[in-house]
Amino acid sequence: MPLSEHTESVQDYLKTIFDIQREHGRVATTVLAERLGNSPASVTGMIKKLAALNLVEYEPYQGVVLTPAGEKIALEVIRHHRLIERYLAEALGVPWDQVHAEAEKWEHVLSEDLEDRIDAVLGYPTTDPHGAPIPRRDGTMPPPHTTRLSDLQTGQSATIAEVSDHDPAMLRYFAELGLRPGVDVTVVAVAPFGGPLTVRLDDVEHAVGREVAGYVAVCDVTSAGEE
Amino acid sequence: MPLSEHTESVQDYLKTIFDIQREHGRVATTVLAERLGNSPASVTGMIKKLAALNLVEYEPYQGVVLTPAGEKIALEVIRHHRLIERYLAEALGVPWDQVHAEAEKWEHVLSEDLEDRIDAVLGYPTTDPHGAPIPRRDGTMPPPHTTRLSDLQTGQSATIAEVSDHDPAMLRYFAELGLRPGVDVTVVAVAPFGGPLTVRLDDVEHAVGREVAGYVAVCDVTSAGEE
DNA sequence: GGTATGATTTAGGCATTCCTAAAACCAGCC
DNA sequence: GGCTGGTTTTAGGAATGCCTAAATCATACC
Repeated sequence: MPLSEHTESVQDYLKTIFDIQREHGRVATTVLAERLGNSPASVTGMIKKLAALNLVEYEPYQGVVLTPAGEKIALEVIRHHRLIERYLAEALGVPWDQVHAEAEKWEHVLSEDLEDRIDAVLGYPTTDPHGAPIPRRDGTMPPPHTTRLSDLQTGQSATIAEVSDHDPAMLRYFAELGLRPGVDVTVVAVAPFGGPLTVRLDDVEHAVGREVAGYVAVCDVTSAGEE
Repeated sequence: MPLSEHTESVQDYLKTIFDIQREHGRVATTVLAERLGNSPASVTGMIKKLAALNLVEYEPYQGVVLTPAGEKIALEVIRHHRLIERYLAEALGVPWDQVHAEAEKWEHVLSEDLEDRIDAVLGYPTTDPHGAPIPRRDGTMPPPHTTRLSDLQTGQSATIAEVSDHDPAMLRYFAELGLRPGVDVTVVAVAPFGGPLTVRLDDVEHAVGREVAGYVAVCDVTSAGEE
């Protein structure tokens, strides 16, 4: 059953379930409700519909997991979303921290034909502007980065691979700091008790809240520092 | 009240009413229903909603006319539609006769910001790929062309200014014939009793049904021929 | 002037997707 | 092992926008 057979609502649910599943495993009703901005009661209702369509496995009171069919559609939606983000940033110059909201609307109206054209114009990119991988046409996607900025020890250096685009305010904050994919950082100090990290970016030091830093995925740890 | 405050359905109704109004003046329920692909009963219902929003003037059994507020929104939607058509054709290479269907979906998700970016990338174009004028940002639009191909006499030459994009099959036919904006045509023969016109296009002669030709808007009549 | 015919509106329903309020469930704690 | 607090589901309802079938209207013709 192709993507376009499903309502925007269904597409949004599947996309969001996929995202949460990557972080938490099984997806609880409340978490899904909060992420979607709907009431838990509404989410229960829609979940039942998704289960009837064989897009999720649903055990009452136990949350949901995507079926292979559901995952396939989720990946198609995410591919649309990330390709469009990339396109908006690269071809139309939309600021890095604003593409997400725009893509949220466009992802639902992208035809296969246009998807291919955009993909080709961009030269078949593999990541979106936030560094998140773009699912491939065959429905596969590289595994997510697991090291977070907040996992680093004092003295360690790394290259930012990806920043979270869930929270628009956070995204603006990252943009101001210059914390974006490809940028090198060094951890200068780590406060105890979950306090802030001090990181060096372009020879300027910034204190970053540990919770905020936890949103930043990092790969390619460059130097081990004092470890 | 900005465009985005209205549902896609409302936007489609207003756009379509505007189009029909240009041809027929007051818009009858049945005509609107047919163009939208809805039942007349549904259209009556929506019309009442539009009237309650002060977007149309509605007299039961007498059809509708757009109010200034309704016309403003219609022009914004049409501007979106035609800018996107142009963009798809020029920037993404979507074939000339396929942009309409694609734009039909995209027109509803275009933000003001992106509208401006696309407008600038294209160099502020004044017509869409079918030759139809793009409404200006201030809500004005050049008057439509009134001369039709079927109005020409034998021997007259003219430059195609615009072709209708209402009917996809017609559009494909025009594309095959090479009958597109900017192309010069000469009428070689006019059959009596509403029969076909024979027109010369690039030294090739084509017989075109009179009704079909009536869909082609023409401007700049070049030579008067035997007239 | 009555009447047929087509256009239009009303009446009654259906599907989607959301909501609030109330009931049911589950788990951890005394 | 019962209680309690948070989670989840059920119940009942609202808005949108579409439908068919049945009534009503407008008009053109005899």
